[in-house]
Amino acid sequence: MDPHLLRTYVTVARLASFSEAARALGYTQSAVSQHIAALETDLGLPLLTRRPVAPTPAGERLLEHAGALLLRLDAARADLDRFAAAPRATLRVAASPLALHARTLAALPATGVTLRGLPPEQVPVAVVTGEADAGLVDGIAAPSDPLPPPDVAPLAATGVAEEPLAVLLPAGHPLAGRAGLRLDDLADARWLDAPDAGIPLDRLRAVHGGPAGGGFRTALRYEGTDTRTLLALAVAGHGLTLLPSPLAASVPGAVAVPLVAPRLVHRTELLLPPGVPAEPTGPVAEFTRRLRG
Amino acid sequence: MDPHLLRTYVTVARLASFSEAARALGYTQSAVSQHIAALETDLGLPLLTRRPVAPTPAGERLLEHAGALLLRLDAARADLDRFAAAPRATLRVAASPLALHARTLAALPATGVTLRGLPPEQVPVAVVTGEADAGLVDGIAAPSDPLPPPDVAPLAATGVAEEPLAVLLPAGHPLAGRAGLRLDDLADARWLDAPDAGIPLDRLRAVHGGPAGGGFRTALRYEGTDTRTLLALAVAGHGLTLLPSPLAASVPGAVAVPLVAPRLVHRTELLLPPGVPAEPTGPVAEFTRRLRG
DNA sequence: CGAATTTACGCACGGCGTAATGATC
DNA sequence: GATCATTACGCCGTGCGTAAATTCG
Repeated sequence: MDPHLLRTYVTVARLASFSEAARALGYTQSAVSQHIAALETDLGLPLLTRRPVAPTPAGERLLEHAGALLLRLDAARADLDRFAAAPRATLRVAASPLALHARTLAALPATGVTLRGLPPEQVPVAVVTGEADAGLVDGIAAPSDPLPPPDVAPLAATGVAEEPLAVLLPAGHPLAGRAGLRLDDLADARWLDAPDAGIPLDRLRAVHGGPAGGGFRTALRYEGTDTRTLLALAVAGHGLTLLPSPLAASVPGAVAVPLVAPRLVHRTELLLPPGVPAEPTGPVAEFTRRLRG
Repeated sequence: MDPHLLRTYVTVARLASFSEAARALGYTQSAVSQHIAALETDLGLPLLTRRPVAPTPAGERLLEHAGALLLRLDAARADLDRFAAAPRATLRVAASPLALHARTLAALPATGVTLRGLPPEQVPVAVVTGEADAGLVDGIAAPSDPLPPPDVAPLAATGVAEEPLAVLLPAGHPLAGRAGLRLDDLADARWLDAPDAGIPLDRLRAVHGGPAGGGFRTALRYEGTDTRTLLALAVAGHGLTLLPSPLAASVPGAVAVPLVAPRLVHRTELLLPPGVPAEPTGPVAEFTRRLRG
């Protein structure tokens, strides 16, 4: 279970080919073959079928473990590297689309910022691997409740903003006249699922906690990270979506109806690598101070 | 960052000696020295001071990462091993002291059981590393809320019992006459902290959520796992402790006063390795069926 | 001076590449 | 028959142990 072998294994599984993986990793086919053989011998199980190359059930399991392991390994290295590294002059922020709004944008220093837009689930990864100095993620939760922490390596999360939620309806929608909506009333409706741009339906089902996570069927799934597209899809009637009220209210051609029950908010959190709690100066410190202050 | 090196590193740190670690691992002192040197060179940081041997700040950090990494590595191996292993005839259960009560004991098969008593925090580890086939942990939570999942590798948790909570007071205690107590009223009292036998005070502070986790000062800390000792300490007036009501009510020489606010229960959960969801037969299946059914 | 870590050095094994073999569509 | 994975085999480098040197209490 050498990490090198695991890395080779996940690459082979991802590319579904020994030769491709060899090229990607800078090995020969032979070496890759030996890696896989070593793993299979060690574990006493076949991990991949050949022709076509695909993970066996046991291989699927190993994939989950290997992914988490390699990520944690990178995280550890990044964390230790921070100890030695000189404080950097530039601030690299990873942020999910809806985590960027007036409050957070205002806190960005005027200069020397690299802002990388990522799907929400990738933001913690970027912070933990040291690709970003800070992260901004959004999600839904009960008021003043934290978002569910990602199960990647430890991260310090601080809430920096909470806004009410609203359902975005195309003008003329039967429910568009309502003063407020309850989530229960919408469980049977058709929804947009935009896990990378908006709020994943899974999260909705989780907080709804209804009958074994049922309901909230997907009308259309959008896999990009462009919020404007998401809004346009909602306006065009491709499905419902939940948004922070201020944003929802600003969409022309649509009506934003407040969500009144259950009591949920759109929450934005600042993610920082743990430890080194208060480096006194530098762009990271300035950014966090302006967000928290 | 080879796992072998990490394993050597944590051993050296734990034993505070290169030579001891070498003996423990079956290496020579020389090899251990080379391992540590390799790690320090790789990371570009000193990890240990010599004479005395103790982790530097960076080394402390690496210890946290390394522990989690090595645990996940063992977990992955154990998980994959389960795929190949024949279903076992004997059931090995790891349980925290307060997780063992009428309900859970009744579910144990009449024969072929190995029951290992462990501190609550060790139970998930035992399950995840395959040292136990199932785990029983206890803790406090809001009614029908799950316990906070341990951040070790994935585990399937099912609630199997919830009981009301009571404060155990020595007979003659000023509050012993009360019909019910509120946690707020007790935040300034002196408590027993028995994280391995009872409910850790940290958890109490966490669910209380009061002013930055203050209050609940420790009068006496008991580090064993013997519940009888914990009860005796409470009876002898060494501090307050929170217990499941049925247990608290059965203690001679003490009074059990129900906890009325906040609404909390003592919850017991069954922990199982994930995946292989429903193996149809065998002692594990029987045990889980009797617990859930 | 003694205990314990570091460095020097040699050898053995592991792991990669080249090249030949084998399997599968 | 072509493509792709496996096996055979030789070489290089890593990593261990033995043993000498060094450091620190």
